[in-house]
Amino acid sequence: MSDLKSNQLHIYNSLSRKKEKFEPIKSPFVGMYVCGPTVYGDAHLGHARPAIAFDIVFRYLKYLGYKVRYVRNITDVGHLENDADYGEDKIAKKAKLEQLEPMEIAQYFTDRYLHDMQSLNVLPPSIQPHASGHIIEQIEMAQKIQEAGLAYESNGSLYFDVKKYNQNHNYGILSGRNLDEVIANTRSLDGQDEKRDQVDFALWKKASPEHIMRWKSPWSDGFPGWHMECSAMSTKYLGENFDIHGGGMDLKFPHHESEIAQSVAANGSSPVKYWMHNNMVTINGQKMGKSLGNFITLEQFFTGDHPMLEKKYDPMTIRFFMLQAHYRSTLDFSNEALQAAEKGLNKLLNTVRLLPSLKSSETSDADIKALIAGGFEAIEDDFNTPVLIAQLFEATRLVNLANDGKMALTASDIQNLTTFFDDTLFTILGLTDTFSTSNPLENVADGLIKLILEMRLEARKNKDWATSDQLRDQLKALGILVKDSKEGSTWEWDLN
RNA sequence: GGUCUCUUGGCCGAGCGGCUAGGCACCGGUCUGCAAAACCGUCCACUCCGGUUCGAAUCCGGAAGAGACCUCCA
Repeated sequence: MSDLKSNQLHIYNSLSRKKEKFEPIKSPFVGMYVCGPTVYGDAHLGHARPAIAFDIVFRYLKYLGYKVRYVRNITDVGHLENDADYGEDKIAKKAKLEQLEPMEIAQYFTDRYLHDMQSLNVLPPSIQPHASGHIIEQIEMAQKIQEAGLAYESNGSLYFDVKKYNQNHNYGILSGRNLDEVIANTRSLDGQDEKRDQVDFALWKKASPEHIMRWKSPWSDGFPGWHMECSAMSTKYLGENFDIHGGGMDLKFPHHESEIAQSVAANGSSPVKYWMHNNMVTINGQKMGKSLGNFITLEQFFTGDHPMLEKKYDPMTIRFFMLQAHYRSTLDFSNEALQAAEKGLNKLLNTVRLLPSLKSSETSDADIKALIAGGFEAIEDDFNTPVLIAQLFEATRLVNLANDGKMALTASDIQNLTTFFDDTLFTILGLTDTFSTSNPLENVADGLIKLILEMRLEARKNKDWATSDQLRDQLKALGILVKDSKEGSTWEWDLN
């Protein structure tokens, strides 16, 4: 029946804190949920991390032949802000500031987010549900929790009774926390006296009079609590038990911990088989984050318009940069590292362009099959993309040696390498050769520049170095880098 | 303060008991009218102090430094 490729995929499960063999609950189907963005600002480098990390998971599972339903939410409601004006959610706050409808802002930033993701060649999820479109489901789930006796109403708000839940279950199973310690260390916040205990969290929150985002519910006119949307929407689209739930490490507690508690309370079972968490992007060793104000938006990377950026970076450079580190390690941003990634990716793409014209030999000096196997072993070992990439660089070295006549590769070696690059670099890692993307203007530019290069070649044949160098220098000034080799001259963009 | 994690060469970053990770930079070479580009090659490590072991970057203990979470956060 199924066309699954045989595989030994192992995933690090945050819940068990070890690598486990991946076995879907109902093969060949796989359900995956990933926490998406809160759309009240532009996406920054940190947002690209989970998007790309789980894009790899999505791509690889599909490559293996699984039928994957990938759900990534858009948070456009809720998320209390913890300052003087508590009770007002982030989107409402920004809306008032700029005199716009809350949904107008959410729509604006949603569009921009999706555009950035497309630039990064992140595949669109199967379903992209909005929290605001699932208020009913969230109310229903909160009601189930209330009926189960694990929530209480207080002044129009509904709270999850963590201590009571903890009597028969383990609140802390994911984050490794001990409830008593959490209680001892939870800061007391203003305006939370409606809660029986500091650790309790809102399932539904009554809206204050000035709060503009509000919906009717059995408890009050208000809005759902922070963690409800993911529980409600994952249950709706993936069922009470599904395979993978992903998100940033910073969401482990309390967000994901509370999601587990909500599902157990409402449905009676832990919702997720494999919990996956990506690590943070750091800048000068510190987490890049909205609240720290040390973030660089993706658009700024693409345009180079930020004081910390030495130049602009292609989205594929950003993507490759991310994939050169394992998703569970922190990744430190620097111009130097980004430029290293840019050159490295170009090197790999050059090899791909070289492969079709590579001459084959009768014998082989290299064990290509072992090289390829090494690459796949890496990706199956909890998506170790940096090691996979190292194998691609090794392949690149061999191809270049063969191209220089210093290494013999058989026709079958070359075919296997071509398939390897195709499957891994493009299909699984999702990189693209931006220089070969067909864009009408780009094609015209290419034609014009080649024309000029022909004129230059003519000048060089006549040893008219003055004209030759003048053409090269003037192209350079226009951001066009001329690259001479014995086969002839080629060019590439060298903007900035 | 509590819980947890990390510390690898000039920079980024794998590895997690023995086997060159890899990329970028540097340096050397090939190519070239020159230069650039491209390619090949070399060099540079495992925070510190103890311990376990035939053998430790990798395991154990201690020290120092850094970070994450505990509050919305990818």
